[in-house]
Amino acid sequence: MAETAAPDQAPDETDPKRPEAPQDGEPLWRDALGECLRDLRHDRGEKLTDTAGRAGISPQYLSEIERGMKDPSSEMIAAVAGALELTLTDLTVAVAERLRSVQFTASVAAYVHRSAYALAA
Amino acid sequence: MAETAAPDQAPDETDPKRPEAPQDGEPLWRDALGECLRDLRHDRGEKLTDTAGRAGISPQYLSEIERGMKDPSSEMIAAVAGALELTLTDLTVAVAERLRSVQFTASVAAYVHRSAYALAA
DNA sequence: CTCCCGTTCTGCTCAGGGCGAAACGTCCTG
DNA sequence: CAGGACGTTTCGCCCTGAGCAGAACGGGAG
Repeated sequence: MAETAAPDQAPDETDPKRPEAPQDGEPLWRDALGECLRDLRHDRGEKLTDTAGRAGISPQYLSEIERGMKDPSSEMIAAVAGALELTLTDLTVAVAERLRSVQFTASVAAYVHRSAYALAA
Repeated sequence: MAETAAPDQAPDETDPKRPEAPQDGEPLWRDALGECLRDLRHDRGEKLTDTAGRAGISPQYLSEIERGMKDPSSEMIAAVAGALELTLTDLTVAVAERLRSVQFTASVAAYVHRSAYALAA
């Protein structure tokens, strides 16, 4: 994937070395996906190496996916989902729900932050 | 994206020339995403070239994304979502909902098909 | 200490992302 | 009818980054 034509509307979260913390606004797809996959794996009490093995990918690569450092192909997404005994639908729904709750949490945090600022002023 | 390590669990929908029709089971992420993006764009009554222009990508590429022929990078996904005045959350939710309804439709179709088979027998 | 796990680093190959040019299909107008 | 405009798809290409293997590192537990 070439980043030659970096779109202007893209958030400034293009540094793959940075943690996937949602900054002002939205994370990138790979961040959201990766976090969700890691949570789902943890929910199953599974080791990264086991899941990677079942998905047919390298542990290093699964680690990178989970940390939002790579944009996996659709086939890879399907493989990892399959290794977690999920369908793409399950996975997408889980990502969507996480994004929703993160959004809500961010809204609350922003509100609290504004209140604190008002009190300080 | 190398497909050197083609995972065994991947569906056989690796031929990018094929339409994104969900076959037995789940579509790939890029198919689901593309369909959803095209629907969202149509819902807004927008032309492909306008959306592509606002997203800062070529019209040809947006066409390919919509037809599930490419796995766009996270930044591209964000750019197209932005051009449609959506957040990643909005988009992921929309994809998830579409996947759910397709799954439901597929289940109904399978049930009807089984009933028809029982009647024929 | 060893063992296990997860992560990072390094270096590598080559597939495909993303593009520009060209082609195609559809619709409208003279 | 031909020609033009518009939207979309196809084709060919460059070069970036996906995905890998091997090695090393850091942390925790026994």
